[in-house]
Amino acid sequence: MKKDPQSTNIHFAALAVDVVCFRVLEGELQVLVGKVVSEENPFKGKWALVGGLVRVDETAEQSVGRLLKDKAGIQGIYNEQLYTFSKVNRDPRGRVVSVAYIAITSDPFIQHLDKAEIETRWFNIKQVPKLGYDHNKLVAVAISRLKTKISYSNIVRYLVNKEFTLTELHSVYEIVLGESLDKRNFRKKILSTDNLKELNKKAKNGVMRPASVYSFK
Amino acid sequence: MKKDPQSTNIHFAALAVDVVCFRVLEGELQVLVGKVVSEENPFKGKWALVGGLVRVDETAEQSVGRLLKDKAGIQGIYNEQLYTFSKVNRDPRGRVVSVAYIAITSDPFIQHLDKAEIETRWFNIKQVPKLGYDHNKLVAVAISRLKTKISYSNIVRYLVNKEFTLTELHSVYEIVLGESLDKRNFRKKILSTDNLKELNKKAKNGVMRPASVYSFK
DNA sequence: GCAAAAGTGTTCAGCGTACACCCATGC
DNA sequence: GCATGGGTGTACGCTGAACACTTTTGC
Repeated sequence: MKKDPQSTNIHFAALAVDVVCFRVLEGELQVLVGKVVSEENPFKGKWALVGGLVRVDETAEQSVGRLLKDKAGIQGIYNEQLYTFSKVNRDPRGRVVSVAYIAITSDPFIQHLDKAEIETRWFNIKQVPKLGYDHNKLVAVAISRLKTKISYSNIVRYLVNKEFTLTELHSVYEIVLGESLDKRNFRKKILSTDNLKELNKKAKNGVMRPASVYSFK
Repeated sequence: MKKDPQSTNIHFAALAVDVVCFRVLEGELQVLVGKVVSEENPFKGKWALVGGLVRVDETAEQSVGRLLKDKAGIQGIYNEQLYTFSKVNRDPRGRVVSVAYIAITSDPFIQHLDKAEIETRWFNIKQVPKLGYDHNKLVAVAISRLKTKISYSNIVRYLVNKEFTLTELHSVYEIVLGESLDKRNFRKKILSTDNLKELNKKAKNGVMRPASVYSFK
């Protein structure tokens, strides 16, 4: 895992990334955490965000991709920069500044690789345990950003599968925002944005009227 | 100026801050740049944003304060984090990731200290020369953020003096946004926010009706 | 026919936008 | 009295919010 930053840079701060990875599943907004395994890490055995030091030959974005893949076995998902946290004692092993990223996956199963370096787990955001470092703070900032951003951007596209019904999309908004939205107003608004394409399909879910299936353009 | 990051950390990225400092003066939105003086710097003699490496004992915010004070002789002004730039070759001397900050000053004169380490200059944002590193990009992102943020936040308070007339405030909005705003609608909206306090003063500016003076609450 | 979710319109209030004239002052 | 910027109100269209019933299907 993380090398001791102190040993590599005694005068200036070292740089890490930490990833707040979200998904919506089973009616919950969930966040990904991994078990800290490094022997010399005071948080060993505890949960923390997936993260690590940024290498000299990669951008922070590339670092996020590498760490999600190698540590958690998750590949090719959306991410964006959240905020850079630079409190002096946020890492007890030395001076590490962390660039936090939000990542989103809508279909973790097909993207999961066979091997992952660490044990990972998804927590309902309402039941996130105490995490190592300042990671509970990072999660809180990420949730706040996600809530804000779902309202004015098209970021919801990364939270749903490629094809979905309006009811599913409606539900994702409600889960992320934590409040219920009027069905008619929701449908009117989301259709007026012109981001959706209605497919020539119907979703049949047992004993009920089949719903139209949409995708993002 | 900046120490060679390569010499202090060979495996991982080093961390700097760069400050995009704005002011509005004489009908222009201006940005602060400083002359690069370090002998070993390939941009020596060129203009670049005020910045430097983050020390092991300071946060990025504190680093911004220190660099503005020591290098540019500017003290105690508003700043907020903008974005972290991590392209691999953005600094020709080694691997440096930069946390960019926006800073704003409304009254640089009283805040200017006597001594500054480097020669600084304010440029109209429409006439910024080619800067060192990726700093033109940073300036562009900062301007974009400032334009967005003036519309929904109260950040304009840092761009005006403590006391101002509505016409002055109106003018700052127009200068930052680069477009004219209807006078009556502007006044109606800004007064409806309830952020302003009307002072018992009138601003007399020669041959014209004196204007009411306001401050932010 | 009934259970269960899909789908659909109208009304109202608040907000942003467009637009033109009188006011207070110094000279 | 005139030049200069200070200061004010109304009408209209758009958007967000509240609100309830009919439709389609499988059993």
